[in-house]
Amino acid sequence: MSLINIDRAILEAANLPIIELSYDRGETVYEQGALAQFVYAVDQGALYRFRLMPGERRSIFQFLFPGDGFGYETGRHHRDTVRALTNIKALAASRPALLLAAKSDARLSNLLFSAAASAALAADEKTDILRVKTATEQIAQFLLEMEVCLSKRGIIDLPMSRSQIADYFGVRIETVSRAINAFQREKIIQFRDREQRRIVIRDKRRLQKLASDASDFDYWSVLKIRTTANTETPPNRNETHGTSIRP
Amino acid sequence: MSLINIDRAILEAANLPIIELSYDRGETVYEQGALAQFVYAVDQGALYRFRLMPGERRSIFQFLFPGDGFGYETGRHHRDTVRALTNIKALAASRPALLLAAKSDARLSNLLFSAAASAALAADEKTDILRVKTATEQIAQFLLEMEVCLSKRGIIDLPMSRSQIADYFGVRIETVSRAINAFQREKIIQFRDREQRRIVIRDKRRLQKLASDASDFDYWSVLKIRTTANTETPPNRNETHGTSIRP
DNA sequence: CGTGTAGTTGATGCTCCTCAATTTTTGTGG
DNA sequence: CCACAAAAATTGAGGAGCATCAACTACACG
Repeated sequence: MSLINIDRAILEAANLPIIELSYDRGETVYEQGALAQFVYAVDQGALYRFRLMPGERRSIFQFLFPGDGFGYETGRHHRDTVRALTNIKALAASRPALLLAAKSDARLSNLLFSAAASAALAADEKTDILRVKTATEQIAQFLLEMEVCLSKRGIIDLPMSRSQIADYFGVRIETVSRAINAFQREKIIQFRDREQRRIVIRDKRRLQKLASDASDFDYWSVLKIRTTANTETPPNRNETHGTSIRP
Repeated sequence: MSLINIDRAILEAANLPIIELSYDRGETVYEQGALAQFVYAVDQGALYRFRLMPGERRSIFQFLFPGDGFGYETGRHHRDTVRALTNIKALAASRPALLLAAKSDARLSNLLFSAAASAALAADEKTDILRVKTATEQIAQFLLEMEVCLSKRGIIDLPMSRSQIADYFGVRIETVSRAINAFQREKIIQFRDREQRRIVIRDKRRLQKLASDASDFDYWSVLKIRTTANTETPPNRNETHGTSIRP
């Protein structure tokens, strides 16, 4: 799900000239501050949408895959940058022309309303994930979503770096690395061809469990033994302490 | 800003029967799972929108103030509960009737699109706050926002409990309490009439600074001394590629 | 005058960040 | 193709921020 998912169907319903675009890996589709002249839909490949913050920080709002729309703004300027993770193809239509068409076309503006409403609810859901999930839970869920988006014959070829995943969740790159490698040590996932971005999910059930609640998973350490010195009954949130172990 | 801000102007533009409603403090406007029959706009008072999660957990998505809209769903059922924090007045209109009117009225459906698009962008912004801000930064910003929403002659009368603020940010109630009392000890805010929910901001400049970056603020302890051994230049994170446009 | 709710405060430990070092992968020019 | 440098990823040690548990105060309400 995407921020205001203006997809191919909407662009065609608008009956506007559609431009087909290609970008190479690393190229920028638009930059924050630029005039918002077009709305886009991903046709092939993957992109990411981000913003640079004061202090060298980068916040990645979204990874974009085929079918996702992007670039719509309520104001006149883009407030984030979109850049290609792979070679991509995209469709574009003029934003002013789209809005003009919507003014007199109730069916089109209803499609736009519907897309925007879905986007608002999806973004609302995402706040809940960021609110309470631990880093490991988030990364487990991320891998499951990536499998849906881009798995081919069971193999996930991540187009993004660890650093980009980190900036997507607002955690550090080391945290992402440790979580993914802990999954691998636990044989929940596996790397293919010795490539760190080529992943196979081996135990989906367990990964799903981790995505919803990682409290019984020994995240970080392979060695550390948890002091099980405790406590009668934790009122909320059951915690099975003490299952560690791994060579 | 609110999740799909269907406000008085939109309801009037739809030219539908509008119901005026009153609820007392603690009453529920609608409950999660109920049929989504109406859309609402706050007229007076304050409410909160939340969801109960497995394991006794409560996630508060939003506090609602006059002008905010709520209750719109893309599906047929409400996915969260809305409850009054104070005695409130609200407006309501039939959801099916609104959608029916929008089907043939391009002006109305454009208003709806515009409201939903704003909501989507606002929710997107909020993810960034949850992504990287510390608890103290978030609470500082919260107090500043509450001042805008409901300050009268400089006095903020918070309608929500510490526990509700905690569930809004996904932190513990003790963390909220410690942050607010640290602000008070530092004479950044002040309680009035010995009431813990009646607050005056005494040093807005400092609070704004804390909201954007609390790294030079001594959160928890009044005693602890921080080792300010600082760092030259944080290593790189550049991916210079493509073109840059600038207005 | 107990009982319940809201809020505060302190001690302790887990999760994740920070800094630092190392290894692995990728890209470039001879 | 290999040599080399740059970037990406991993790993470890130590510390900051917040959760958790527990005890306590203040106030409202029967």
